[in-house]
Amino acid sequence: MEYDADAEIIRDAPEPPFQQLAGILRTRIQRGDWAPRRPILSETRLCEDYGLSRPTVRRAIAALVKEGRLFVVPQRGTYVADRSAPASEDESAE
Amino acid sequence: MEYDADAEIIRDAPEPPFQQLAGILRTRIQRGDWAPRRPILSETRLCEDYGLSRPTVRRAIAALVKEGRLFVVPQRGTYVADRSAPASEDESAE
Amino acid sequence: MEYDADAEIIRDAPEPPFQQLAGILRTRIQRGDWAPRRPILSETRLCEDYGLSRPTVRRAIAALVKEGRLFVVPQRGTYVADRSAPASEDESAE
Amino acid sequence: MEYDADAEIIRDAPEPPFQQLAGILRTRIQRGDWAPRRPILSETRLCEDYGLSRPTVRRAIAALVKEGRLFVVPQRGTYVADRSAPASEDESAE
DNA sequence: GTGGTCTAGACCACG
DNA sequence: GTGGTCTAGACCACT
Repeated sequence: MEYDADAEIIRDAPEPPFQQLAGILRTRIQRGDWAPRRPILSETRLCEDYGLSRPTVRRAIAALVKEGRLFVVPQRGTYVADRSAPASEDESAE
Repeated sequence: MEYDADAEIIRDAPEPPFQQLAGILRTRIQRGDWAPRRPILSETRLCEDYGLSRPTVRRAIAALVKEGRLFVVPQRGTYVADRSAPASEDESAE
Repeated sequence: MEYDADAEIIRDAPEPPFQQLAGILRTRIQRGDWAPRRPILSETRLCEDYGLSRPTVRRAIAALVKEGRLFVVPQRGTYVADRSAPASEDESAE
Repeated sequence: MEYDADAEIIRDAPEPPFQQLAGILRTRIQRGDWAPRRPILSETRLCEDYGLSRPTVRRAIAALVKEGRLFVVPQRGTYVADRSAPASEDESAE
């Protein structure tokens, strides 16, 4: 499923919030909101912007890390991977 | 990770500035910018050239000293070690 | 040098603030302000109570950890060691 | 020989400048310009205030350290000793 | 001029 | 909320 880069989180949608956020971020990365090897928004900032809790935000990030689109540097930040659109994987399935 | 000898410091990068500087200096030493037992640039000069603060520059130097590529003579300067390319080690560890 | 458990930090003193704080905490631990295996004040709290910055507080804690009087549990807190008064050591050395 | 606390350095006096400065500082310490365990002026500042070179200033300080009136903390500063007027010693002779 | 030391503050991931 | 990390700048003695 695709997501609009400027979509908002819909609480009672069929997809859980963390999946919606992952979809939004995936689109924003592909759109080029952040260049490879550059930091995306901090977890705190994502919480504020999308009205989500920390665990939810972390779950979305974890999904994108698993897909190879992001990588986390401990105590420093979350960055866009060099090859931001790796081989297609189970993006919607989980 | 390798660094170009003429690279500039990128604030936003996943690697912190002190690590980038260490990488640049490591490359410049191997390239032969300074002969063994000859002083490299002063800490003050490195601050100016790379737009960094003293502590950041000192941290980079400390890493190269630990690797055996440089040695510091208190109140006199920082020098290239005789054997400037010792066995590879964990260059990212602090 | 000994420190009063209720002493304040003196900026101008020959001993740097981080050393003064280490001395104060050392005295408070020996006095029994906190029981073994119980947390001392958080770093943030110590900053407020003594008017110091985080790095200064952390440096004092690091000294006491090195002495075996405290131990740090990452992301959880700083605790008094079981045997809170180990053999005397070089308390001024860093 | 005693010196006025507000005296200036006289180049062609019988006493060399470093001795004159030592005398002035001795008087200022006894007068209480700086409390015990508090820093006096930095070497750089003394150079400026009295129009002397660094070696000259350092020689004056060394004399007062030898007398037990001052003590130097490496890389930190020069401080007034706790007992600022110890047993009389060879103050003018050298 | 050099390197040495210390304090400061902001940002982060993490539980 | 916690501790972890990093950069910044001022001041010092010293050669």
